[in-house]
Amino acid sequence: MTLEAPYGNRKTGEQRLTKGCRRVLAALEQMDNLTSAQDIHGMLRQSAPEAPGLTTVYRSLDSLVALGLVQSVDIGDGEKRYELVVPGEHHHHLICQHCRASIHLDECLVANLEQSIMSQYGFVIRHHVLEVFGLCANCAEMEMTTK
Amino acid sequence: MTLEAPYGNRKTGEQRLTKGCRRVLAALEQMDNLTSAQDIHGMLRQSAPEAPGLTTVYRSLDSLVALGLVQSVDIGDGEKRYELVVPGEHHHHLICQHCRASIHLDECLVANLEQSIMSQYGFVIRHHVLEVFGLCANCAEMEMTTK
DNA sequence: AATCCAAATGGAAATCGTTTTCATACTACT
DNA sequence: AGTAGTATGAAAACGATTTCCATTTGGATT
Repeated sequence: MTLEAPYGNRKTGEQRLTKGCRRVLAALEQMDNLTSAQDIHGMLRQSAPEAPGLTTVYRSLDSLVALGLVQSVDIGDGEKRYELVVPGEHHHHLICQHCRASIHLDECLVANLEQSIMSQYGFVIRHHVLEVFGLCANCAEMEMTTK
Repeated sequence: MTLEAPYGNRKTGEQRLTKGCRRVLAALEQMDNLTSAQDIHGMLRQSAPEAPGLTTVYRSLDSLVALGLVQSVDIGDGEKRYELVVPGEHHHHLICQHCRASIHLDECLVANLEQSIMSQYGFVIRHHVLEVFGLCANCAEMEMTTK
């Protein structure tokens, strides 16, 4: 008669998301762009003072990445960014250095090459990083006309 | 009759490498693998107590990267690595997560796609990051036989 | 409902690569 | 030699992330 256990059931091994994870996930659903842990924390705290602490945000992000619901993106400034992904998948970006917009690439360039890398080098790929930096169409045009 | 100015000549605009840059460059020539700033510093100091300080190593690396003689590589652990490159060129790696070896890829996968990315998204590429992580042939085999 | 255990949480302190600051040493040109 | 602009070094500052540790919470057991 009791509501089922929100963190999961130990007997069945059912494992649900912790409160922290759910809050972080909810925050990421609001964002349409790459977001840092500190941004997520700030955003959550702003809308609710009892929101998870920064430590919990970091821990939750780790869990969500491990679960394949979120991917972390390294844009080279020493601050990791996060975003939702289709569970278990990943994608890469074109990142505009002017307006910070990130465009998803719908195809992974490396996937095509896994086979040839494997056979050419005997290298077993576990994961890879690919990000492209430059100017998006808008900003590139602005740059042109401003000059 | 005097030797020409070792830092360069202001009139001609000739610009040579500073002592720090030369030392760092020499260190990089010794390495056959990706190296961190702190490693370079430690190595230089070990062989000569009057070697450049850490700050100078960082500054020299920045200069060398700007000059296109060195590239910095982000392997995702928060510590940048550096290596010599064919001046003005770049390359990517297969990085073994077990023995830390890095295998140079002789071809840049992104170069082929610049055109199509440009025309499909209007995105102007300035640079990109691509690193592949996994196990090199040796380590992959070891992993197999150990199990 | 009372209790116990494991997991989750929060805040403060610690880490650690890198950058800044600022005073000093060097170099090139006059 | 004199001066201005660089280069350099050590120490302090920075900032994202992790670690510590004490507390709370949730789930199972009685």
